[in-house]
Amino acid sequence: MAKMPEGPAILVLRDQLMPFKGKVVKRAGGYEKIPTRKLTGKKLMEICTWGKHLLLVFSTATVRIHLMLFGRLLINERSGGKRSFFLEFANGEINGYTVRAKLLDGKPKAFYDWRTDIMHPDFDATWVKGLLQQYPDTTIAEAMMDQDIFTGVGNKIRNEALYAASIHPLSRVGSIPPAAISRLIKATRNVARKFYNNLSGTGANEKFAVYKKAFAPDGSEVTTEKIRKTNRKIYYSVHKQALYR
DNA sequence: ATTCATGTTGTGAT
DNA sequence: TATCACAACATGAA
Repeated sequence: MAKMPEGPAILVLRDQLMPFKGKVVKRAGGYEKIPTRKLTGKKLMEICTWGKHLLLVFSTATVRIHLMLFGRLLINERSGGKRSFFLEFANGEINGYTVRAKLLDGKPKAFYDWRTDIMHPDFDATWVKGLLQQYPDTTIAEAMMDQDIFTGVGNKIRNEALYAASIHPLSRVGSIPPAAISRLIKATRNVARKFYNNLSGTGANEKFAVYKKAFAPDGSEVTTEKIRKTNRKIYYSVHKQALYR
C-alpha cells in the first residue's frame, strides 16, 4: 500500500483494517516508544479516524497512529526495514513503517471533536465557519491546513478545494464573503469525497485541477508559490480564483 | 547525487 | 511570555 496521508486515504486504510476488528492481539511491538506489551491479549474493539489520525480502540486505551509524510501501513505484508509499530493477530498482521504511534489513555471521545473532520458524519459546516471567524487576518491557505479547523485536509485537498470554490489561497479569512466561505467548505468536502472514492475504487488518486499542474481545466495558467512560513506549495489560477484582502 | 513530496513538532531568535 | 521562521525527522521516487 502506498503512502496516503490525507483524511480520505486514512479512511480507506480504516476500511482495509476492518478484518481485524474484534480480533485479539497476539503480539505487538515496534520501535516507537509506547508500551506495546499492554496490548497483547487485548481485543481491538473499534477502528476509527480523526482526520489524519488512525485510531485503534481497545477497552482501556487507544493507539493513535499517524503516517506523517512518509509512513506506510502494510496489511499482511512486510517490507525491508524495522517496523515502527505492528500488531499481529491470528488472522494476519498490521505493519507500520515510519509511522508514529502513541497510546492515549481512554476512548477517542475524550480527545476528539469530529465537528471539524471533513470525512466524518458529524462534520458541522456552521461550526467550522465559526472557528474561521476567529482568524480574520490569517490567509485561507494557512487556515485550511490547520487541523483544528479543517481536520483531515492536506496540501492536495487544500489546493483543489480553493480552486473549486474560486478563492485565491492568499485571501484573508476575514475578507472573504460568507457565501464564498460556505462554498469553500462544501467544495472541501466534495473534493475529499471524490479522493476517497477514487482511492477506494482504483487505489489511486491522480486527477487534479491545479495541484502540480501547469494549466487549470479552464485553460488558465497555474501559479505555483512556496509559502515560506510553512514551506508548502500553493497552486492556483489567478484568472479563476478571486483574491479577497 | 540532488531534489522534492499527501506532515507535524520542537527550538531558538525576536 | 508569545509568536514566528526554520530545523529536524523519516523514506522513496524522479
